Amino acid sequence: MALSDKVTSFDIAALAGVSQPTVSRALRGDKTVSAATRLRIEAIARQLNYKVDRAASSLRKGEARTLALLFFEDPLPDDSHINPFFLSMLGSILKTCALRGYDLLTSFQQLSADWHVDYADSRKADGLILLGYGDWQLYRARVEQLVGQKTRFVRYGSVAASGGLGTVIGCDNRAGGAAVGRHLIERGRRRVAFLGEASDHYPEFRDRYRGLGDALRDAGLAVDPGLHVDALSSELAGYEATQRLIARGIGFDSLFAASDLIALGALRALDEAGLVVPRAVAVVGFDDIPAASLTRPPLTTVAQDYGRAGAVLVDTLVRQIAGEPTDHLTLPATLVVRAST
Amino acid sequence: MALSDKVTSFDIAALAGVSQPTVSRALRGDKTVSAATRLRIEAIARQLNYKVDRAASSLRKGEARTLALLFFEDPLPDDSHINPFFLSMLGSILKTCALRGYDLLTSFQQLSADWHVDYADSRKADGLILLGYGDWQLYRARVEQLVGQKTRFVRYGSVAASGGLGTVIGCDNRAGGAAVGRHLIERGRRRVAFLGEASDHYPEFRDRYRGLGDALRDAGLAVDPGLHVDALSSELAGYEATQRLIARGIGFDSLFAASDLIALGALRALDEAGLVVPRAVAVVGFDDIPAASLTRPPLTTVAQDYGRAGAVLVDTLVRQIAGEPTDHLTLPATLVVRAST
DNA sequence: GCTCGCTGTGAATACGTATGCCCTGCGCTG
DNA sequence: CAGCGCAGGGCATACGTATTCACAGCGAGC
Repeated sequence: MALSDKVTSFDIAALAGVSQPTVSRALRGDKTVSAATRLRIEAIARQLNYKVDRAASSLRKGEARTLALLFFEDPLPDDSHINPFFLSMLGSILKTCALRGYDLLTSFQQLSADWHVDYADSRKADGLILLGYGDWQLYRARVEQLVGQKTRFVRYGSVAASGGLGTVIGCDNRAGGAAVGRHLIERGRRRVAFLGEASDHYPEFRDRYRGLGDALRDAGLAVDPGLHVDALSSELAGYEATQRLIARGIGFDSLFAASDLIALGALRALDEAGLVVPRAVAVVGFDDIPAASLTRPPLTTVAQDYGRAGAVLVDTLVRQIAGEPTDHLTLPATLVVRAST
Repeated sequence: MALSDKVTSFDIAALAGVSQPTVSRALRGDKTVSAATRLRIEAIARQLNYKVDRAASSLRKGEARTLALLFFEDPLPDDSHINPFFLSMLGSILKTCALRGYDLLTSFQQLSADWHVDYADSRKADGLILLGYGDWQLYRARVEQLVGQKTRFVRYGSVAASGGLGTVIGCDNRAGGAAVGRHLIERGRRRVAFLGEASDHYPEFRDRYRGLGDALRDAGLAVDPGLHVDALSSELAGYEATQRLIARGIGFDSLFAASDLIALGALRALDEAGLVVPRAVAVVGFDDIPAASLTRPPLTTVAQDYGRAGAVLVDTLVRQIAGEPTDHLTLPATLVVRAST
């Protein structure tokens, strides 16, 4: 835009010999404007490179035509690295937003910070997309506030643990966990360790653990609590958890990491301990982040369809903004077998 | 925000027993409002969860307090995957934006599409950050238009080839390429192949190639054009280029890929051809994307400081918006030696 | 030939905030 | 005791668009 001379609908109107409201109507495709007038106006607008002022339009219409994407993490990593799994959704979210005529505001915040209402309260966005792994006990309070304020939002997470708070899109964590269990058993593994928080604070991880339990029990195997080590979703947490697991001295022949980041750390720890994957220990992750196919050996994992997830998140939110009721959606979780098992 | 009852500065004013302008002044920290009044207003505003309406504020002030981040790529990949190197900058860009009090609009577009002026023309954003590898011949026309329209923008790219068009932040591609060349020579390699477009259409790749040439000549070695294969920045392009290189039957003992994505494809092609890395062929990439340390073997590459780059991009743009003159900046490129050499 | 109704357009206004200007009252000075 | 300055705050208005309402003109029907 030229900084000096901002083109307004009045300028167009003057040149077209009509009034400002007619310009507005013509450009929005209102049928009460005759085709001849509309074409004339459109031509002039194009020529002057006129674009509707977003602020004025938003103010008048009371909608921002903008969605806000909030990545959150607790605690915030110092290196500003956004969780690669959620980052993977960005492409399809952007694409779908463009398709639906929405812009996307992006932000990266600590879950425990007080960001959650800002975007909606200040009318910067018509709705929110919440993306991140976080302690549900922290998370819940924020989400309740959003619900209380009637903010439109969708979140990616555990449908099972939605708690009636808003619309949740997620994958079938339990089925995914079960698929991992069956796969490991099929490969002859009997002592499956689990790395990841499995408490109610992390419903997704918990469900993955439960799925594993389902498979073990179905095969007549017991779930050994001694083979469960807590870990948040980071490479470092996976590394340290694996070291703790090894230190326990309880035998295990395979390892199910609640996320690929954890699995990356596990691979590093196993390598350092001289435990060869998959011969000594089979390793499975969850998420299928881009890095999963590049590890040494390539990581068997459970793929979540982030492409579809991104599209569904946007579409659901858009429908919600339009006033339609929206429902949870559970997407399939697909086992991807690679060389680590 | 409650959908029904929007809280405005008039509501606050009524409750505080002052006029609306006083509320506005108080909340913006204007010193003409007495401390007592300000505190009273702030308390009420907090209690009612009042937030300044962004659209109204933008309209009045003529600034959006928003930056637009435009990822572009040509052609657009079907899977909506944004180049991981540029994606890595997102974290620090978001962080710096938050620090400077700006929101960030994000978008992913084809360079050849007509997006480039939309954000500024419609006043959705006060400035643009351009991120992507693209054909400079396509790119140039867009950038010229931005300059012509006096749009504030910064871009990450080749400072050397800035062409006087706007402010460019980039790394020292030529020095990085030279460092790669010296490193390979030091490792006893003499026949270095280069994968990547080296024409003026891709100034960054060209400079990396030139840097390699510098090092070879310094060591008294000749640059063999037969060892140069064109490739755009993608895994597939790297894979195919490597196959073509092998098919040429010209001996080579090392391979410098113009980007890590290309290097990933090269590793795959070499593996399939039974050429062991690094014994038969040493491989070096450029960018140091997160995946680079996970490949088999881990990839030697040239790290660009994307954390600092993101911060500098935002800060430079903010200064430009403030009306200050801004300058190009070349960041260092650092060789990171891993097992692939 | 007059009215009815429809089509196309203009006039007025509201959205919520920020700012230029003016006004009031108080304290201080001479 | 009068006049001056300044602190504090109100009034009016502008930002650019979208919408409601009013209205003009024209063809059709009787």
